[in-house]
Amino acid sequence: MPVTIKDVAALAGVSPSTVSRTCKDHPSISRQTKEKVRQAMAKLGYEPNFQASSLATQNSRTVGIILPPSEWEAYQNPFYLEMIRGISQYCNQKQYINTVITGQNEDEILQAIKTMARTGLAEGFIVLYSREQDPVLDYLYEEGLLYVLIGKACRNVNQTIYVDNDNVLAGREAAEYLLNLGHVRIACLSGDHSLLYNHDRKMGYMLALAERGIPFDGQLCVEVPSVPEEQDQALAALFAREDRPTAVLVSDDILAVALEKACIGLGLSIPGDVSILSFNNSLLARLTFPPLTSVDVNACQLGIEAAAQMISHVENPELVATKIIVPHHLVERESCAGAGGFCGD
Amino acid sequence: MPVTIKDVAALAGVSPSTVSRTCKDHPSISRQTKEKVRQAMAKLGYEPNFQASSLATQNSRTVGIILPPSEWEAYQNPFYLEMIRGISQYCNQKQYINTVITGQNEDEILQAIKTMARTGLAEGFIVLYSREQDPVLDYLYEEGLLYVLIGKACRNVNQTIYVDNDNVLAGREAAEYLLNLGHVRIACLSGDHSLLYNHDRKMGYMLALAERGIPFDGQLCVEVPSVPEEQDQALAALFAREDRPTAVLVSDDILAVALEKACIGLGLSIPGDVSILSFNNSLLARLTFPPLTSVDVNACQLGIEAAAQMISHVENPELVATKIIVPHHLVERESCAGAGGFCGD
DNA sequence: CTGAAAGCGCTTACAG
DNA sequence: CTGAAAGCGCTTACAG
Repeated sequence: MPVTIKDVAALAGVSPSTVSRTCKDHPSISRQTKEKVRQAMAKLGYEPNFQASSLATQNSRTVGIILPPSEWEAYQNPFYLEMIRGISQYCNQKQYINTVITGQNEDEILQAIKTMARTGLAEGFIVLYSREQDPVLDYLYEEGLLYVLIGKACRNVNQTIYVDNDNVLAGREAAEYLLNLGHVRIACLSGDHSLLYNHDRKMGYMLALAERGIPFDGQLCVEVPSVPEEQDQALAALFAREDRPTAVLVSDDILAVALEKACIGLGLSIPGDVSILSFNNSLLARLTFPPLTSVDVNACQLGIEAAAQMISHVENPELVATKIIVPHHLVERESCAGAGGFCGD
Repeated sequence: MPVTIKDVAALAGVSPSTVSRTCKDHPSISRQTKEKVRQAMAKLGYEPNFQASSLATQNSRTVGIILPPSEWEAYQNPFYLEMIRGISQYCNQKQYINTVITGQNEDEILQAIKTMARTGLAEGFIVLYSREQDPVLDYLYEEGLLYVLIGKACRNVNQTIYVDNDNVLAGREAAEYLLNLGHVRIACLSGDHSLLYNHDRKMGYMLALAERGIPFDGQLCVEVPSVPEEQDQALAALFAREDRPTAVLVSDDILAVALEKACIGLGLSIPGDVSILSFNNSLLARLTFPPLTSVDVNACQLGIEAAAQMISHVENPELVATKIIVPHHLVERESCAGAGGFCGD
């Protein structure tokens, strides 16, 4: 069953070297012999052995995909699957393989990375999350391993390759959208700020308000821990004040669902009493009631670009660290209305 | 930087063969030399090269993970990530690597599988979904490739290794739970029935009703296509009849969220007017309002067992096709109430 | 333009 | 109990 380069060489009446060279379309091989060899390859269904060529070229053609520790709540975000899909798609096409690395916590992940790096298994790593002071990122950097980050780099910015959305801009545009609907008391609800995108989106929100001369009100900004149980109070508190917000910018669909839940609990209708604008545009955004207006960040594209950067750096080590910005776009649904509220009670 | 077996051999004053053998704790090597070699390995931080050992043993130690085509709606289910996590965890630990395979549609996936199989890249494939008449599954079977299926096999049952929940039992227990709450008109809402677990859960539901002597009412069973837009009518129709159901069994959390949405639209309160019991117990189940009582199917464990089966079959080809059943358990939250309804309007 | 040869870093019968 | 040697299937200077 396993047909090797020798079989092809024999059938075509050339040496293995020649077969190898026509596989990579080496210019020195004549058109005629290439043709002969290709026919032999086709007839035998030859495909070069991956391991052997890895060994010979000293390129394992595999990239590690690092998921956040599974103990993080955010872990279950469909977002990650989308990025994996993008990476996988690009890798499949370039004949690279990807291996996902997970662990309960950072130690387990570090352990896995270490052995992969030492066994020469992975050429580099794509990290699916970006956080301040992340031990995994620090390790990668210190060891001089190749990695690309999805999300903005925080340390060693100049030396790290990353692909990200312009989250400040996204946050700003989202806030402007609400502003344009006439909202003034706009709250900002976000997850863990050590995750950079949460932070950036809030910055954008602040910029947009500042630009309109709306004073910043810290009490309107709540950062919630990841455990849902504990969120309820924080969310309720947001609406407890007299001049409660009429709109909320939420950093993720999952959180937005939790917010919708809180609103229902408080008897607030959406978008009648409060408008909700969220990010990531996952399946959830379409399914909840009301369907969420959400900023799509093109997660799959983030994955594709990350894989593309990875592979081009593997193959051209002299390349310098680039930064890629993937566009976002707002998808309008039914969770936002004018400030007056026209579905109100 | 790359320390090889020769370096270790040199330092320990033995031959490479001996180093190789002590790596695998071969019994014929004396305790003393093993000790010597281990010290040398530790000092140099030696880790055998993955590609080289793959090539020599003719075992690539990599397993392909096949996701459903991304054009399926179900694709975004966090469920898949959980299974990937389980697989990845087990593989990492056994020093195997996993590569995820995706594609827009089945053709793209088939293409990727073909080249992986021919390049000797993957020893086998774990298929994350099980469907009637699936071309991917058929291909795998016909080519005699090693694969394990997560979900029940439909064709070639005796020859396929699979790991699954007992979905019939799960459906039955779930229905019994509602029955025990006093519900009689229980609807069953499920996704695409060509996905076997949807079918099985419904079978369980039918069994439970039959056992209580409740006549089966086909109109209470709705199978929805995956596109949310089209679901709304089907869901609304369920509640349009005079003797509307007081409880519904839903085959997945995502669908349950859509159902909650429909109920709100119809002015039905949960669980006051209708109880909802769903499956999969994803993050969603906790976040929506009200939080969903849901059957947890241990997705991560499904992944772990699948990987374990895969690896043991790679290493022992004579093994016969086993079937593994992973347990489920019901997680009670707030979406189910007694048939009378005590939160009603 | 093409081939013989050495090499990638392991493994494993075969000798001893 | 240990080592020399051949081999896994490719690649790529080096000759010609």
